[in-house]
Amino acid sequence: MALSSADRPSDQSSRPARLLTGSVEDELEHLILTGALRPGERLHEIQLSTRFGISRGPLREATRSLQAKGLVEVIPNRGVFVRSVTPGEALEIYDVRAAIFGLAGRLLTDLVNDTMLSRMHAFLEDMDAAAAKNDFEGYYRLNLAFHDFLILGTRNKTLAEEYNTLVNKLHLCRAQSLVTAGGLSVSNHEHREMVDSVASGNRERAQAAFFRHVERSKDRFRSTVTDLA
Amino acid sequence: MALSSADRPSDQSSRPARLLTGSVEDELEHLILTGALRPGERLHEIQLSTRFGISRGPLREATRSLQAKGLVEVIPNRGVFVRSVTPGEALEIYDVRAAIFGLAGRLLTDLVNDTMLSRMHAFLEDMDAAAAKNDFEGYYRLNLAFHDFLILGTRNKTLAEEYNTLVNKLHLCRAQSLVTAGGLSVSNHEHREMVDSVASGNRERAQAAFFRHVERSKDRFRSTVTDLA
DNA sequence: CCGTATTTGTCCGTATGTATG
DNA sequence: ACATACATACGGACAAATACG
Repeated sequence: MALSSADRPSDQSSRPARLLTGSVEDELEHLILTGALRPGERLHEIQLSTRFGISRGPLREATRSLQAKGLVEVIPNRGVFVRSVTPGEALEIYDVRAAIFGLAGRLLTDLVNDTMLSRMHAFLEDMDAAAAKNDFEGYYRLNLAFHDFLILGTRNKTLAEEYNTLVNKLHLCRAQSLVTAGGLSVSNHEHREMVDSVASGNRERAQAAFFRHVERSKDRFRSTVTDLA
Repeated sequence: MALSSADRPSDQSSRPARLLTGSVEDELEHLILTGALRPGERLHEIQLSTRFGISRGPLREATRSLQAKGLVEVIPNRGVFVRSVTPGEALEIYDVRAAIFGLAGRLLTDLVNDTMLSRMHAFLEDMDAAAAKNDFEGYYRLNLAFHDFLILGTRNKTLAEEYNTLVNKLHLCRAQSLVTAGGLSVSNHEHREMVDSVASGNRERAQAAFFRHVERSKDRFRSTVTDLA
């Protein structure tokens, strides 16, 4: 039985045509990342399947996919649980994230133009304004948008995907919530250093600046963790 | 019906107890990475389920997991296909791999001891010997083992996992096969530079050396690709 | 330690929609 | 337009492992 007839997936005619599995997976991922499903909590098969109005098949496929993404943990004959990231793992993740973010700075330096630079400066000013008004909420959103802009600017989809995966995993660390609040104008000084490095056209300098930015986040995280311990 | 009763997955009593899904997934992954299933080739549901002697359920779960790992591509209502990595994507992956490998060098510098350094030197000598005898096969295996040793030496599981994922994806690029053959004693000079950097205790230098090593592989890959185009 | 209930893992049959020739 | 093949999803079923009293 030759399985040869090498059909090649034709890229054209790309209609969305979402699969149930994918929809449920997105839904679960959203529940996990927003904290509606907390780390360690169980994903009850029949409970969830009835809640979503689907059968167990697609649900199991979705959870297996989430397992591969590192968002849940499957224990044979026990069930599926939201993965909980220990502080130690979080430190590991911070390092990998720093390396990838450093690469982003390096790649950006070679791609950046005046339009992007002015947008980056606009981000800096907006964040300064938010910090001056002690607008934590606004600063948080601007900070996220700024980082997304930088990551997207590299035009490297692999990098963006990997970076998002790591950031998501960090959300699964309970102690993490404390860190995101801290920083503010402290980290905006680092942001300015990053932008200046990119503008200077010096690849290595930009890479180091981006790398250090995440490492400092890691240090802030570590200090809060060790304080608790 | 409160879903509160927060069962926490107890870490103890960790028996293997493989699930069918996991076994099939490993089997398929092996078939893909060894080239038995080539990029673009289709994974026929009923065909594979009968071949493995299982039902379609676990098989579908396995393929969704492989999709999340980036090894296969699922096209709704069409089927599952082995993902084919374009040369452009391969270049992206090389950059991310370089960043992560650079981090490995940095982390190794802070962890390395005399035992590890002597093992690294042993690797260098063995690879020199293999290169002198034009023993491509032996050099290839030693090279893999050397890189594994370095990655494992960082004691960072997130890094190791991410690195392996990227290397696996590179195998899905057809043009890639040409590159792995090239190098030999050329790259062993780079290896020596890496080990020396780690031994020097200079984090930044080691990180840069490890980063450059992968970037040079990328350059070799790019030149072979552009030659074909 | 035992017996029962619950849940997972797996299989099967089947209906429906979609792609392909 | 038709027929075939196939992926998708559903529902039922049962064994095995686990959890609980």
